[in-house]
Parts: sequence; structure tokens; C-alpha cells
Amino acid sequence: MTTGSPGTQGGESLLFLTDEQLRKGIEAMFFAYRAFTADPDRILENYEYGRAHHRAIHFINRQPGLTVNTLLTMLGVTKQSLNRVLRTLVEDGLVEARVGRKDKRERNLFLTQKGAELERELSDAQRARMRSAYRAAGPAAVAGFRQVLEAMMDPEIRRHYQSIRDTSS
Amino acid sequence: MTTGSPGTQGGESLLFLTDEQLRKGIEAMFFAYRAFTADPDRILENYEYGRAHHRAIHFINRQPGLTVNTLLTMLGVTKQSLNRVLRTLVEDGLVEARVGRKDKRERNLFLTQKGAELERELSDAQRARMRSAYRAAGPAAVAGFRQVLEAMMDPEIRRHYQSIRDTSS
DNA sequence: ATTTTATGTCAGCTATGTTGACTTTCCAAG
DNA sequence: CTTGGAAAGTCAACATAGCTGACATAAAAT
Repeated sequence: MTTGSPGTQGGESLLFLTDEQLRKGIEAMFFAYRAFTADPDRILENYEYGRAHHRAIHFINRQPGLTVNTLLTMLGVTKQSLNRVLRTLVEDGLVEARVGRKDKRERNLFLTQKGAELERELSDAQRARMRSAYRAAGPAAVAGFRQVLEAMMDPEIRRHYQSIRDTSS
Repeated sequence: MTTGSPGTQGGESLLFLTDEQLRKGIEAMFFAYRAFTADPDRILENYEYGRAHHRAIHFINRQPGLTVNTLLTMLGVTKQSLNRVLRTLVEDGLVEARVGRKDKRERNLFLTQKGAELERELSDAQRARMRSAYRAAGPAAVAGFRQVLEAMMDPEIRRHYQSIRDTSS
């Protein structure tokens, strides 16, 4: 719809929209995502945590002080599922849940030093793979990569994604 | 390593390799992958199948006649895990497992008509999202997308990925 | 005062992964 | 021809992480 309907290719090839191309894209997503999670998964085996803990830690690090509800929206799971994860992280002293200043019903989530250390270990591994892929593909490819992924997201999530800015190093 | 170490940027900016850029890439992968699986997951709820069945069906469709072992490598799960999935698909008449002609220990896997119909329904949904994202981003972005994903894969899997060619429409 | 929201918790279920042990079939090398 | 090992299938037991449903508490909003 954006570039015109079939038959009205204004000079631009639409070969990249063939079923074969789309299927290759689907497979690329599957294989790449598996590799993408493999490194942190290996590290997490040494702890008593899983991928769900990693995700929670990631977003708490990225948006320190975010509420449980916000985290819920970003992770896209039920509160029961998140609660199980969050409870162990708080009990183990990796996450601190402070009662909200304005609204005391809310809990603002922060990583403790210990939590930040695990975050660092996990994200070092994940960023190393991402960096290597970025280097190999080059800046133009990276821009395209980000564009396609962003276009693939659900609109509500895309807004969340775009609103996240790093506050750590 | 490919484009030079920090300080020796031969005219090419390395800003795309900052931690912030890498973290945005990590988040993009997470959010996009979730959207990517959401449509087929919704369809699968109407059947007694899950995401694991979808993956098996996808690859059997893409490489009709592939052996159980090949499928195992591509899915990256244990034979016990795959067997549970494959058994229900065979019992329900979606997949046919023919004894190998040369090596009778092997099973060559094929979709039945019924299996092909489900594959079509699932992949229609998944391709629709992929097509929409490709259209929105454009052919240059798609090329970059594929390059980065490919660079992210583990080398052995990348070879499998590159060897897959479509035989269906 | 009542309703709604944010959070937490208990119980039970399902899907999908894991390891380990074992059997059957059958190719291929001695 | 026998034997070793590969391919496949199966059984059992378990872990993770998702789900629904029901219910409790505290605090904000109406």
C-alpha cells in the first residue's frame, strides 16, 4: 500500500515481496532469534534464573523506577507470571520495589548493585553478538534492520519501544 | 574488527556500534519477534497445536522429504521434544513419515493435504505481517534486515538457512 | 461512601523444553 | 556373517514459564 499496488511499480522492483522472500525472512527471524537468546541463556544456567528473569532485569535497567504495570505491558505477560519472576528477584536482592511517592499503590522497580551486575553480565554477552552482527553488516544494513523490525511491531508496543532511552552507560 | 578498531574510523562512522544502539537493537528484536509469532499463535489456539507444531510444519513444507534428524538440527530441540510434536501431527494426519528408500532407518517427512492446508493458514498470517513490514520499510531496508539477521546466526545454522529453497508456490 | 485501580497471591492447568535409560531397526565394516 | 554403531522411537520424570480464575489489600478517584 505504501509503495503502490501490484502493477503500479513506479520504477521500484517489488521482487522483495515474493512469497519466497517473505518465507526467507520468516526463517531468518527464527534462526537469528534463537542465536540472539542463546548466549544469555547459557549464562543463566549458572544461576537459578531463566529467560523471563533476564527480560525483567533488562527493562528495569533501561527504565529505572518503572512501575509493575508498565513492565507488564512491555513484557506482554500476565501479572501472575511476572509476579513469580519479580518475587524471586526481590527476595534474592537483585531488584528493589519502592512504594510510589505520588501513588502509593504503585511499586517503582530498581536494580540493586547485585542486580546491575547480573544485568551487565547478561547484556555484555548479548551485545557482543549484536555488535559482531552489526559490524559484519555495516551501518546501512543496521538502519534497514531496525526499520523492518520497527514496522513489524504492534503499534502500541512500537510507541513504548520508541520512548525508551538509555540512562545507564 | 571488520571496519577497524575505535580511533581508526576510515571515514565511516561507528556510532551505530554504541551500547545504546546495541540495546535498541536488542529491544527491537524482542518486540518484533513477539509480534512475529502473535498471529500464528492466535490461529493455533483454535486447534490443539502450539508453536512447536507450527515450526515443524513450516520446515517440512519448505523441505519436503527431509529426515527427522535434519529437522531436529534446524529446530534445535531434543528428539524427545520433537517426537511428541511429530507423533500428534502424524496421528492427526497432517504429516506423513515415509520410510527412507535408501536407508530404511530414516523417515522422510511430508505434509499431507490437511497438513498443507494448516501450513497455508498459518503462513498466510505470518507472511501478511512480514509483507506489511517489508512494504513499509522498502527494499533497501529489507536487504539490511536480512544481512544483520544472517550475521547474527550461528555458523552451522546459517549454512542450513542458506541452503533452503522453496519448492511450493 | 463507593467504585476502580494497582498490586500481590494461591491453586491448578498446559505447552514445551530438558535428561536418562532403553529398544528396535538396519546399514556397513570387520 | 557377525557385530558395532547410527537413526529412530519410546517411557518416565522433571523444570520453566506461560495461562485462567478467584480472591485480598491498599489507595486513589468519583
